[in-house]
Amino acid sequence: MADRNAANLMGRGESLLFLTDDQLRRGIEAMFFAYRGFTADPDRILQEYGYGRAHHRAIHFINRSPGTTVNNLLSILGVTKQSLNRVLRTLVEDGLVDSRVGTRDKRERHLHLTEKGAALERALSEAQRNRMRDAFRAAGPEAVAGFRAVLEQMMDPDMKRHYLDGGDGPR
Amino acid sequence: MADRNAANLMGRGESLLFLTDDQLRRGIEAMFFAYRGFTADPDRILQEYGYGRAHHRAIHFINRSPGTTVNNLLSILGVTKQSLNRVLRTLVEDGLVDSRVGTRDKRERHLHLTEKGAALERALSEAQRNRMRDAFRAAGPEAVAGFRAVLEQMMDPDMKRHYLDGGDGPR
DNA sequence: TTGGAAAGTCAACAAGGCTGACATAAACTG
DNA sequence: CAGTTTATGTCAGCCTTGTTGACTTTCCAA
Repeated sequence: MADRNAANLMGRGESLLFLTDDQLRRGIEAMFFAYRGFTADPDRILQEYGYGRAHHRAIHFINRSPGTTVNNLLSILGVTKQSLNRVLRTLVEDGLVDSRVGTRDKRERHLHLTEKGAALERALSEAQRNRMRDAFRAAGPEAVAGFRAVLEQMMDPDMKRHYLDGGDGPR
Repeated sequence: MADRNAANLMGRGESLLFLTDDQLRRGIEAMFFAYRGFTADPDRILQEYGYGRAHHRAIHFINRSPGTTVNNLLSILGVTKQSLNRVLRTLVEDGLVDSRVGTRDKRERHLHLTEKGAALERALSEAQRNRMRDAFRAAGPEAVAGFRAVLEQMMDPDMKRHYLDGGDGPR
């Protein structure tokens, strides 16, 4: 076990990083297992409503950016419009999402959560926040900073842009 | 924006943690976007072979624990045995995985990668390790420690056990 | 020795990805 | 104004990967 791996230089200037394949494998599995935990609570709630993760993602980003357009959502979610449309259609039919024709550009549809949609969003995000909060507290503030730094580096540049855009100002 | 959230106490003893809903939302989106980056490279390779993520997961954990049984794999992957079986069947048919009837217990199948399977595993994990390595280096060693600490806290206890089991001894 | 539990397989269904083709309306451009 | 591009929606069909139910083989314990 524990195969050594040469060719490891360069920290962010502060130190050299010797990363064995085994250490990297641990990181890979950490992502896998943690992501499962991360989605477990919302998944349980969604199941009660007969929705899936795709619905959760749509609801999340509509809530984050009320009035967003279908096209914008597409670029964030990285799925096809047919795929997104199916999800969006059921959410509109079920009265969780309101789709309003644009005023400036009437081709666009601006998406908002209804009160019912906002209620589900709160239930979902509360569950997810609770787990995130517990993890953050248990790990401590420095760990949280490291967590964010590594995840940010792991994103594709395009997605990183969406991530950074979502914040309240810089940082 | 930036809604305050009371009821935030307790670091790991070192400090108080005030976590707003907005900070937690940022963490949630970090997980979402980073996981996409994390799977992007293997997904591209898998597509060339006509496989999906489910195949990758099976290959990964068979490689990690050669000779593992179907049942053990099931408890790690958290899917139904029927679902896993379909993936496993194609991998065996395609000559990537070898399924040997157990000697002690003939009900069990012990799973190994063939040379062909090991080759695909190397291609997949190399791509994933490269991204992880780059992210780790860019973020620095302290960030890596924090990353691991938070992810470990985010896992369900059962999955955490599998995660810890996978290491070379404790830690 | 026999009945239940456990491991694995086969069949059928559903969610949610995907591609391709096409329709409509609005906006833009020469 | 004619023609093109853009934004969105829809239909049809395919694939992966999850699900449940029914079944076989093997093991073990009463």
